[in-house]
Amino acid sequence: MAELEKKSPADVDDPKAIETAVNENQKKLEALSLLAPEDGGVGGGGPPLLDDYDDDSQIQAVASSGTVYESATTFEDLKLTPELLKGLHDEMGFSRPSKIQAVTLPMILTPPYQNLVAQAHNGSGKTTCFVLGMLSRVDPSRRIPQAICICPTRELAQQNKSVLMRMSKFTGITCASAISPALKDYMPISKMAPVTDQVVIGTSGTLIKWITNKKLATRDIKILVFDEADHMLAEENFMSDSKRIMRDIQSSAGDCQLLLFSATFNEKVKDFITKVIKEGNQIFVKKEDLTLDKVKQYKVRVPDEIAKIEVIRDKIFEFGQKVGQVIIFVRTKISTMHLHNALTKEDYVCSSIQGSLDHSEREKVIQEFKDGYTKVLISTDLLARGFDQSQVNLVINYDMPIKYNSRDEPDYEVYLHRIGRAGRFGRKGAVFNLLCGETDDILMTKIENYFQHKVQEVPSWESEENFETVLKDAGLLE
DNA sequence: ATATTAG
Repeated sequence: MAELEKKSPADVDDPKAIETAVNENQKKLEALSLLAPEDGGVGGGGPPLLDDYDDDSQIQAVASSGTVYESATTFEDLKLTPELLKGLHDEMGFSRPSKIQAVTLPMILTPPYQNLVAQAHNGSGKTTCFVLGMLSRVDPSRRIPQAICICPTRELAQQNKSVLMRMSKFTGITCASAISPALKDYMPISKMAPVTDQVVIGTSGTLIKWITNKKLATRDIKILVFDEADHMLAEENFMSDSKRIMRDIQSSAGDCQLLLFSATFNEKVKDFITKVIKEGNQIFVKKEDLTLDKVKQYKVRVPDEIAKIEVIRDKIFEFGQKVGQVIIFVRTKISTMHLHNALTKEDYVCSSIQGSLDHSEREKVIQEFKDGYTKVLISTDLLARGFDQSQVNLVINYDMPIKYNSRDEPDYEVYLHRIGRAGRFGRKGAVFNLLCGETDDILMTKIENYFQHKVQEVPSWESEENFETVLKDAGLLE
């Protein structure tokens, strides 16, 4: 017991763990205690829980308003409706809040409803935070949109909607997904009925289309959520869409609560966002503490591009499928197809997805993968963020992620999001970075330095034994 | 490069 008590306070007291991203103009700042809920060391028993995952210890929060929030030990502490509690326990199977949920839910749900910018590790339960936020703030008896969530991809919007629908099972709240329909379902906007669902989750383009065509009334919006917020507010096209939606809501509904969630907020984005979102609470994680301990990263040096395909074929298909599902990330749409063709030509079964695939085809590929029919999925960065499939234990970086207009500058955020597709909710996972040539070595080294995390090398790309050994080390093989 | 619209 004494050991348990010592551990967490040390993390919070460590001055190096305390971030300095606090605006000077914020008057009263109160660092919050982020200690894990005291579970008395009972150990609980029962199925593995969301909050068995304990890597959030380095989270640091700042309350800007002088409000003191008490971290929630149980979902019951949050004064959620009985219907929502039933959804959490019976439908979702959650028993206690994870750390990010324990910290942010009081901030989201306590009046006066403050804005929140929150960063937390991949797979730590951010979706539940903002879904509960939306569900708690809408009035189920009023059939008009009251909450909007903006996502970067159709897939993420649909995934978030399905989480929300499960959680809201006993509440009577309904949800619309604002994504462009598959071609076969196309209908002119003029024929569309106005939205009466309380919650709308979608991609920016379609949300704007619905708003400008008066199909989505914004005058009663109380809460606006940005999933993958750093991406939605930093990347140029997304940013203008996001600002536009914020303006529309502001002009018709006035101030509404803003929730910004992501696993990554680089310094530039953090600066920008804390300027735009002046008031509210903030939670950030140091980049050095952001990689998941349970997801082991490896680098594999290969002599040429052909060798990458051989590694996929002989090692990944050999071992990868044994350990669960696999996602292979490539840089371009065209190489998605090339790799897919190269593998299918030799009778290996896999599927692939990228943005120019027909919408209904995309849905089919995702459904088959989520149902477990396909084990290996090749993807562009379409799936880099947010995609949640607990069976994915292995991620392959066939191409390293690089910044736009650059050859040797890695995209650190994309890297972190990609590897976060493995190791959902504290599960074990492994990542293989396939490196070919000097540039890839430079990229890998920069990534190691940025996250202050040494990536172990697989000695020989040709050795089955080597792959077997590291997968055992990662805890994926017996 | 990748993603989101446009009909």
